[in-house]
Amino acid sequence: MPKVGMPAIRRPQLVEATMSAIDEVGLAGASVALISRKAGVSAGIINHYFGGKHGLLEETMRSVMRELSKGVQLRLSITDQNDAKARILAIVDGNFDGNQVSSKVTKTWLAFWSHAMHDPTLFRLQHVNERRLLSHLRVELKKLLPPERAQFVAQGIAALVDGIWLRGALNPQGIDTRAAIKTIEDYLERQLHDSQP
Amino acid sequence: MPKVGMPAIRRPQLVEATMSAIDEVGLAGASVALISRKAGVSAGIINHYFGGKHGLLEETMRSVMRELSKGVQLRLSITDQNDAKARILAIVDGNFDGNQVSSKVTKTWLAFWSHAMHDPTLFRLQHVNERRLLSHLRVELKKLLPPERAQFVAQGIAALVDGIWLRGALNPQGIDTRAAIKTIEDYLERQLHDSQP
Amino acid sequence: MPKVGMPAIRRPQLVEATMSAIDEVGLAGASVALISRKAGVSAGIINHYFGGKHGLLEETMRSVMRELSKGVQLRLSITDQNDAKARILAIVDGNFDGNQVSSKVTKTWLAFWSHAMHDPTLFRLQHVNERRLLSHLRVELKKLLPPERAQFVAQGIAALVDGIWLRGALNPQGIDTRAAIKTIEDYLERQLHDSQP
Amino acid sequence: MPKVGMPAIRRPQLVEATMSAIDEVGLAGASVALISRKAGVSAGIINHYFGGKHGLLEETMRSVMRELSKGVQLRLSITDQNDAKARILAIVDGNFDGNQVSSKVTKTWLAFWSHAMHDPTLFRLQHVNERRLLSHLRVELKKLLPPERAQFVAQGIAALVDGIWLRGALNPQGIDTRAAIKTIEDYLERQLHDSQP
DNA sequence: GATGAATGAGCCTTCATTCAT
DNA sequence: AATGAATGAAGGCTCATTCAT
Repeated sequence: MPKVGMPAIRRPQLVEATMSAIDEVGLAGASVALISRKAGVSAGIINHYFGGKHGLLEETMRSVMRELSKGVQLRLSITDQNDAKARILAIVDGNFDGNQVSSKVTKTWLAFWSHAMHDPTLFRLQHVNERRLLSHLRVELKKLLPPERAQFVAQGIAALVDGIWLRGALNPQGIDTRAAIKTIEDYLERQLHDSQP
Repeated sequence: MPKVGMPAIRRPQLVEATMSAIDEVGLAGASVALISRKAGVSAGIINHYFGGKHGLLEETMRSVMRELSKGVQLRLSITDQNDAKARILAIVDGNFDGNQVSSKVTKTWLAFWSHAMHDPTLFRLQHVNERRLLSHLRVELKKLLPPERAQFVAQGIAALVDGIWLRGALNPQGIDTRAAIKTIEDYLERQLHDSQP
Repeated sequence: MPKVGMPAIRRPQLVEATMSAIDEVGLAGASVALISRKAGVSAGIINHYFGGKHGLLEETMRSVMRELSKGVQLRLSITDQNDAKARILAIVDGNFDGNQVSSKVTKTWLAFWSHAMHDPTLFRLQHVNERRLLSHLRVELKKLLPPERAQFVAQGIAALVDGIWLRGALNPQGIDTRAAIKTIEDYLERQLHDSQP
Repeated sequence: MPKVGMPAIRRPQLVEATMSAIDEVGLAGASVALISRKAGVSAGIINHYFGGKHGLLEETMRSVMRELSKGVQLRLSITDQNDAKARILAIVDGNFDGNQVSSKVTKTWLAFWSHAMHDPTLFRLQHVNERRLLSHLRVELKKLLPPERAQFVAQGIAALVDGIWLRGALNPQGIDTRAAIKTIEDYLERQLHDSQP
């Protein structure tokens, strides 16, 4: 019998190496050779486990999204079910989780965002992810605002999240999580205080 | 006797072809061969005019930024110098100019944003551009708000601009310019009405 | 305690899978991975039983030849020892045995024929086989014709057998066994009726 | 202006190198690297001129067939239009042209024959070629025999041509052209002398 | 006996760039 | 100014084989 349980070790190992490579040289420079070297395995193994480079990239994107989702769910699970405002801030906070704002993850996100435009599989993944943020926010906002307004504010918050994140990705000092949350909290409170602009 | 004035014709022609190629197949698929084919010239000519592919990409990025700047300047030039709020909205409007929100420009922007992370020249270009938006907004906001608050709101508006733009880039229907501006106008007014949240 | 008698099961199983693979995707596409998948075993096992891919191919070729020989011998064994003409037709008939003209065997033959040109082991096997057909035919023809003529006619029949077989291999409808035998029978009779052209 | 007329030089040069490589190491061993090395050019050039390895193989097969066709046509052009028997022998002779029976061409033919089984493009080429030999023979035989018999004999001759050629390909001494033609001439004459077997 | 994880060589192809014309 | 022939490096992928279990 061969070594067993290897997939459980190799797959995360290669996903990690992929993000690390993208962080260092960008998606364009993240060759199979470089990624496998970083993972300390041979290049052929990527085919063995992911059926090709594309499979690895797809899994990497899924992994990043899974982590994001996990961070949000964790925060929601420890937040009062009835405190909508707290839940919204929990969602926002999850999007600025320490893991998500690391250079490695930030660059990986951005690389995939650009790449997804011309790759149907990645595009769909990305799209689902974007809808989810909006949907999560809308559910909570509907408890506080009329439906139309809830949709409007959800889009505003989502835009702020992505915009702050995008601008932070470009900044060598990275994302200032505290400032990010303060900006969005401020936005939210102004929307709740006086819902008619 | 060589044809004169060819640079003035060839360079924009190739920049245009580059954006068109990025729109269709992404930056990764935009080979010199494809770009030159789209421009109806030979591949070798890119070296002739831009000293290599990198020169072409750099010029393309500069071109996109020039167009953005032009759109903003044009709007500012026809706006009352003393109406700060109108000037802020002019800046925002310039960022959602019809040209800027076209699929071609949107994808080119995003591709470069990702690429710039690992290319010092493009990175600097991108950074200057980001600072400029912030700076423009801050100058006007300082006429309406205390300095600290002006900086805070400028960052909020910049984040909304980029966030809406980023999310729109992913959306097959493109960016809804009207909704974008309404969201930002709403944000701005709430900040001005009662500057202390 | 190891399972006993496995070689007797595995070897024909893998030879069969090899022919099946060659039938479907050609010798060039018949990878160890594909063959073993078809046989429902792991790839490594081929080395175990045949010492490598080459050993498997060699055994496959031997197997095809053994089957051909068996078919001819069977027919000869039930044919009157003294009826030379009947024995020649028995040899011919054996070469167009239902098994031999199946797509799987036909393509395997042809693949090996081409491959043998650059593989000494397979070449020798193939050569022996070719000589055997000629030799069998000559032995019988010598009972009916002068030696020189017997050799001449044997070569003619062998050429017809291989030529009909080769052209049939290319034909999507396969080999028309009845027509094949009729053509060769006609050739033989004309040679016997009047041996001096 | 670049060097012109290169295609007319490079294409035959690469086709020649391909046959030479197949002759030496077989189709399986005829890598792009080997072929281009033999031609004294870089590997990339094959893409430039043939759009890939497959294009080169296709052109090589077409080239071999063109040569065969040329040899037959040349012989027919200098043969009495009304001497059907002579025309048949001219066709046969063309198939055993010195060029066609060279080791290089013989192995190339055989390699393609096997390969064509799993390549639609090559298969069609091969099929057309096979039909042409038969058709040429039948046209002439119909001047000498009743239609059904003409078809029967045409198939016999075609089988002899291919069979002799195939057996010769396996023979280290190559094809004995004189014996080949004598065998077929003998077959033809017996068929004409007494058309009812 | 049998597996499948793992390797490393080799293959075809793409690509930016150079250069003679 | 402009072409396209030509190159060489690099990329992703396939594959036969080895080996620990």
